[in-house]
Amino acid sequence: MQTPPGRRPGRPRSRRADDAILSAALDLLGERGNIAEVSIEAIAARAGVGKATIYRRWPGKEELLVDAVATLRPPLPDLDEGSMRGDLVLLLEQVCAEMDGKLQRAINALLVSRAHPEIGARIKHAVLAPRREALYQVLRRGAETGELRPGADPEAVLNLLMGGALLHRRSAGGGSPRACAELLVDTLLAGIAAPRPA
Amino acid sequence: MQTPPGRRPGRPRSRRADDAILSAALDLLGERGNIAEVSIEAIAARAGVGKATIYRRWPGKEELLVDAVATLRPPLPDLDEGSMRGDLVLLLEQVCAEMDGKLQRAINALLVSRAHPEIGARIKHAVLAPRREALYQVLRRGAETGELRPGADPEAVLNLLMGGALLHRRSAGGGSPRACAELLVDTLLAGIAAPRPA
Amino acid sequence: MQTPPGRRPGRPRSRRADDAILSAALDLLGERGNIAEVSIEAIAARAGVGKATIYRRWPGKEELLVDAVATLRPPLPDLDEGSMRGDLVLLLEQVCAEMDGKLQRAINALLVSRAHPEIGARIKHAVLAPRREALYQVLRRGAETGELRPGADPEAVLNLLMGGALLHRRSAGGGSPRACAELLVDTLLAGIAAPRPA
Amino acid sequence: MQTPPGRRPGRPRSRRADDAILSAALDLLGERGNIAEVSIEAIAARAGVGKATIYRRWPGKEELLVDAVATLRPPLPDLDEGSMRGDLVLLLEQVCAEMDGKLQRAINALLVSRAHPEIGARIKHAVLAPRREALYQVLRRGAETGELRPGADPEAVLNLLMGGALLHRRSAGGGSPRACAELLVDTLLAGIAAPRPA
DNA sequence: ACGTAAGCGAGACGGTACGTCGAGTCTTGGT
DNA sequence: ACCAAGACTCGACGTACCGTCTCGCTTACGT
Repeated sequence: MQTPPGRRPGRPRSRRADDAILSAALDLLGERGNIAEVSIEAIAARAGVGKATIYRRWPGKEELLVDAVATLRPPLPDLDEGSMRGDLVLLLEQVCAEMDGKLQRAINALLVSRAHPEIGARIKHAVLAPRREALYQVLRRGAETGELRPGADPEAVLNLLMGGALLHRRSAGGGSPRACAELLVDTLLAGIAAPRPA
Repeated sequence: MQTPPGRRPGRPRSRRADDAILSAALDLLGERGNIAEVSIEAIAARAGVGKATIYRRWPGKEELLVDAVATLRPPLPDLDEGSMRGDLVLLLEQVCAEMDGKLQRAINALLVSRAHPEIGARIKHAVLAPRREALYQVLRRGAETGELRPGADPEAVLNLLMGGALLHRRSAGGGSPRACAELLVDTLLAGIAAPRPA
Repeated sequence: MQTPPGRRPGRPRSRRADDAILSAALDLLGERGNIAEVSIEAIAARAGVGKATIYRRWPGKEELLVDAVATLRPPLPDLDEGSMRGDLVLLLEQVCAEMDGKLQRAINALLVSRAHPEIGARIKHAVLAPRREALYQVLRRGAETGELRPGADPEAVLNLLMGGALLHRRSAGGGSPRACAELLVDTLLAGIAAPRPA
Repeated sequence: MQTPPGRRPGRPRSRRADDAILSAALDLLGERGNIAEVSIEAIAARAGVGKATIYRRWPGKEELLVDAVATLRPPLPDLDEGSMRGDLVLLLEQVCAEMDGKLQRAINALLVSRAHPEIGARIKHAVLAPRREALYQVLRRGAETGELRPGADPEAVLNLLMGGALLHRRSAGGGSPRACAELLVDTLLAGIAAPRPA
């Protein structure tokens, strides 16, 4: 959103309009599930707002939707299960669960659908980043407690897990989020190299 | 594409039109990089073809683009490097490399941006499937040679690797595709659990 | 209207659309009476036509309205009353009568309201010209029969009469069109110079 | 303009704003030449004034423009040439000359383009009336001096002359204003009826 | 001198219409 | 039955103004 810096002359922008627009956008994104089928006109109508009021704040549809999605920030689960594995499973389970549902599909679409690459970055920052950060914490704690193998690159681990969740949830189809998460975490924990015959 | 079943009366459809349409579609997808900015009208114009000729073959823009993308099928690298690790790195390196470039970004967009879920499935089948299959072969061979730990679920391994590549390439930014692939493969091979103090 | 010259490839323009648009435009012009309150959108809606179909034919609202008005061409009264004065009165009476009524006010507005001067010219040609021509005929016949003073410039006479009708009808307000026409014609016939004391 | 009646509490309205608004309005009317292309926003911007300051004074665009035009009141030529014909020609010449120029065309547009008939009346009163009054004076003096034929209706004469000028200047195109005025005046003076063969 | 009430520039507000673009369909004459 | 061309209806786009409504700030009067 284009936030005017500091106090400016003229009537200030309406907070109520902000809220109405963002929540109308989310409503419609959830209903239609497809970014292309959510029109600015529909958002304006549902928010009870003129189109100009939207264009005064955002340059286009995508930017608006990104901001709308960013307001979601679903709460992360409470961690501290005692073990690194437990926490990893818990987080990944939520990521898997979030893959279902229309709104989430729309968000995924926003993640990659961009001409202007900065948009993907913004939503990544707003939505993905908190999850990555939580995973990162867990890994760091695992390193402290000795549960994480020294030498494992946390960044790589993180991406393997989240990317794995992203794809596995789609390709392997059914199954509970829990089972999916456990399979991925355990596979990664154990590694896939055959143990050297000692 | 809607292929007319069997022989039919009247003038047969022009193969030249097929080709012109598909390659015009790919051109534009590469130029614009964004599915929303590629219009059927532009495709028809560039292909020197009437719009009806397109709609006679495909029901809509997305289906056409999916088919166009499916014609790409970039060749997979020759494998058989002698070791499972070598082959995995080789394949993943190519996946990483393909993440760059406008066309590929557009393809990625197509992968998730869908209202109608079947489209995602089709393109997945056409583009992703060959890579998955190749990875799958490598894993199977690894199982035979004993390089792959027994008990590792190939499906999970596959998704961890490809998903990891997808995300790591974006989040970790720079670096050669080769280095990226090696890091991911080695991390997964070794696992992340600290070795039990035997 | 932008008439495509000769036969052209592609689907020809719909005559039904032409008619629907023009008559919808006239309807609305009559109802609203003010060019500014007739919107292209309303015309398109009433004609059951897309906006693009209008813009394909006319560059803007004014041009469309001009063409619409031009289709009116209300029939001129039958003349040949036997005398030049009678015919002049008859014609001027109709001009006076036409000054009343919403549609006519709208037409008058079009006559002068132009940024692009060609528009005024077009409507003048389409609507005013026939009346001028009829008056001109009467004057010419008057010259032949000797009823018109030799040396009177027909062009000047014509403008005096029609302009007089235009203004008198407005300024002098009430009165029947007939009376108005007779007053003007008789005043002009007799002249306003005092007769020279022979 | 809506003048607040009598003294009122609070800050009095700014005279400078009045002036700035009216002159900005005239500027733009002259530049654009078309009432529809002069926007209140543009007037406010050019006058360095808030829109509310305009709407506090006038109910709408048309009323403002009418008032703006009314401030013009171009000076009438000095008369008393000695003869009625001379004075008529002098006045009509000015009317003809005023027909040229963008501003004048815009004013003419205002004269007839009205939904609300009172607007036309107001501008008529402000701009046309002085000219009509001057003509009227000349005719009255002509009646006294015997130059004007007794029985000629001054109202009709007036409208014939001014309306004639209005139309003739447009239809007959070129020529000096002087020549145009003389032709019309002389035609009307002499009448158009053939002299009765005494 | 000071409060109060209206005016001020600025600009956001809900709307309406603009003129353009593209979607997917239909209609020509010609292959 | 196909083809290129292009018109068709429809709906969204992003812009421009409309007339109204806050904002924080003068500016003049009446106390």
